Amino acid sequence: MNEPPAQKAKSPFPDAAQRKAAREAKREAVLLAAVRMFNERGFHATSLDDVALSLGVSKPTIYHYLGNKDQVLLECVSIGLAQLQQAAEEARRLPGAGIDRLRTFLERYAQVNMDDFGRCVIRTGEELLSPASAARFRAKKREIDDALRALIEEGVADGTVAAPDARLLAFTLAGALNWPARWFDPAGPMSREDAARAMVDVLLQGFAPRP
Amino acid sequence: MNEPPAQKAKSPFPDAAQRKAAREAKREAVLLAAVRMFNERGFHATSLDDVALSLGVSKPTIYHYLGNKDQVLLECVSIGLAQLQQAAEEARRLPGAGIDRLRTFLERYAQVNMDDFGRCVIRTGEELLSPASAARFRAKKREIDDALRALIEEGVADGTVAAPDARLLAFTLAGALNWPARWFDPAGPMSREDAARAMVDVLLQGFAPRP
DNA sequence: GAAAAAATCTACTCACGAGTATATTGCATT
DNA sequence: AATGCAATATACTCGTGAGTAGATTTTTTC
Repeated sequence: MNEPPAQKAKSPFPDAAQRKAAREAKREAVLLAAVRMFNERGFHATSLDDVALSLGVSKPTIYHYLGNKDQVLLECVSIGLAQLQQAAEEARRLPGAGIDRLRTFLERYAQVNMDDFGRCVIRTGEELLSPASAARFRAKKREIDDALRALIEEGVADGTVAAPDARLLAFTLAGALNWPARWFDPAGPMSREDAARAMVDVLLQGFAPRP
Repeated sequence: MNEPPAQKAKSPFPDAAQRKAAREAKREAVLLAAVRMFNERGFHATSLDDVALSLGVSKPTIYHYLGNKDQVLLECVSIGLAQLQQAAEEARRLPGAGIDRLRTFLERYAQVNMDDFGRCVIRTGEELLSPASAARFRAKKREIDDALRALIEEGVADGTVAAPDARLLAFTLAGALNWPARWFDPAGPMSREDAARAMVDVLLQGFAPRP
């Protein structure tokens, strides 16, 4: 009864769907290799020859899967931004007090910023992208920022969040939780989850002692 | 009685000290023009020809005052770092409770990061500098970070600062107060001082309501 | 099995921008 | 007056790396 699927899985003759998936996998491998090198050495210090070499292929192969260097970077940051956006949507859908939903989002936000694609979002200045790509980049970041601000305002509305100025609080929180993109070392003593939770705790409680 | 000085000031024949000062002024003008363009367009997108043109001179003139592009950048970040270091020393010398000294430092820190040279410190990744310059850059940043951590620990010691983990608090505060280098607009509605104070307030109090 | 399409390579072009060789002018010191 | 140094310019070199042309091989489709 399960023979045909077994054969199908083993067959060296992929069908159309499998071929498409394989192509997609290669595309993603290129993006992953690229984003790691961008994060490590910086965008300008990474040539597409380097990226190709690290994958054991040649530069035109990259151009076969992605248009040009600008597009490689745009795809990388778009993946990171999609992760953040998903975190925002999940938090927005959550029931409960404003502060708890905000907290959930912030922790996830910090975690993404410690990962390959999230780090790239933070480290990528707009000047690295073409004007057209920079505009799309800015628009997406704007959406995340709006979501954060909305979450804050909902918390203020239900009285669980204290914020004299939602905009400023949003920038402050974002800044604190973006910074791990620069300093966090996954090989260090703390896990992403622990670091994220500890940072959000500090931001929530403040560094003045509570009675 | 004041005739000789008056003549001296008016004289079109500068003495040695004045010539040295003029040279220094030119050097600084180059650095200011450079740092502004670096902040605006990014380091790689700014050629020294651009900087020279904006000052109405030619590229070799810049090389006459500064060694090369790497050194231009190193000087720029060094100026910003010196401002931060000064803020740290002043706070360390201050009398009073740990939390107040920390607060003073943090506000000044934020203000510097909204200014030309401070912004450049934040926006400059180590990959932009030569290995030798990057090492010096890292060492100086390290000193600032140590000073911040010391201030925090002194506050914890005298019971005015609550910090389960001084290292993590330092990163969190630094991140929040670095971020204005990316978003703050001096032409906007808020002054640097107001923005700095408001951000530090949020960090001090936390966004959970206090009873 | 032939034709078309996909995947990949080698070997180029071309622009840009850092850094330099060298000339010119003028002030400074003797 | 002669020599030398400071300041500046013009006009180059030269490396690097993005992007491309065109050939080659493999796979798919008919």
